[in-house]
Amino acid sequence: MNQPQQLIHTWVNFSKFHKRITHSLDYFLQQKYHLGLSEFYFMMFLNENSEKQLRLSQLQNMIGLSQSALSRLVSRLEQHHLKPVERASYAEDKRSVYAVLTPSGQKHINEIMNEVNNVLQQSLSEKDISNLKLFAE
Amino acid sequence: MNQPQQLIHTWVNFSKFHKRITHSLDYFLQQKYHLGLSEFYFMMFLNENSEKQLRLSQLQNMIGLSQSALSRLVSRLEQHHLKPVERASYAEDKRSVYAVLTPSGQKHINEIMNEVNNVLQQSLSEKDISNLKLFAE
DNA sequence: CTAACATAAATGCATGCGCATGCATTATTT
DNA sequence: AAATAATGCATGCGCATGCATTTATGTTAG
Repeated sequence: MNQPQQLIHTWVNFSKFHKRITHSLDYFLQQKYHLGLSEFYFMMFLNENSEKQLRLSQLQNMIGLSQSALSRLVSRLEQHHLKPVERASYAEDKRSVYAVLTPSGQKHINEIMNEVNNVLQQSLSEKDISNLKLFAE
Repeated sequence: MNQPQQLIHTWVNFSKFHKRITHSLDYFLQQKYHLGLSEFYFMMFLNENSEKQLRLSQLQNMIGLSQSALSRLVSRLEQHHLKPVERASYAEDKRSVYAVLTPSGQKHINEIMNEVNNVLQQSLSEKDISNLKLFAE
């Protein structure tokens, strides 16, 4: 077992950590809101925009999903019982479709973000949190 | 935007980092060996065992996949052109199934680990690597 | 103005995953 | 020994995803 392969094991442990937290968040969102993590992120990004709407193609880069995955994500959110997101298109460019965070969506995403934050706090040690911040650059 | 929600954004950045590296590794493995990341991890864990074989239920905990996902992962590896893994069962407990790393599998996993390590080295900065190690505890 | 090309999103298809379930085997209880 | 429960794995099903293709619209070169 030579030196280099240590890096792989470091990576594997790192991935396990990531997976553990991801599952915590996903489980919480699924149980309480019937939302997946990607859907939550999606609503977060929309909410950060002052107009509460963005073109699908813009969101694609932010959220790191394929174009088709994003299109279907919006479809799911349109069907969701909270009706948090709607599609809209404008005459300026009829190719584009905007995802719009509805008033209901805006109300809920703020609440959800606070709760997700709590789940994070509970899932992470102080040490974890300070380690995490090293990557946030 | 209050303080707590900063933690979410830290987490999002962290996840993006994880995703970026994961894609690098997966892309490499897929292109060169027609293997997915889980399949690679699976072979790694098998290889670390001196007998080069483990029960599926043991691997389940190591690799963090569901039981069904694991069962199908082994099926895929049995079909793989390198024939790296076989199933075996013994009289001691006929319910159990062992995944066995074949000689071909053993030969290749060592080679692949070295290459994956190189991909990791190329994908990560020095700083990334030292940050990673903080989680490996 | 038209023909070619470019861009944005939707859709068909394949893959990998988890959940729920079923089958075979083993362990435990009566 | 028979009945019941637990264990280990395989399989049906549905979901989220990516790739390739299609459809609609916009842009540009001639």
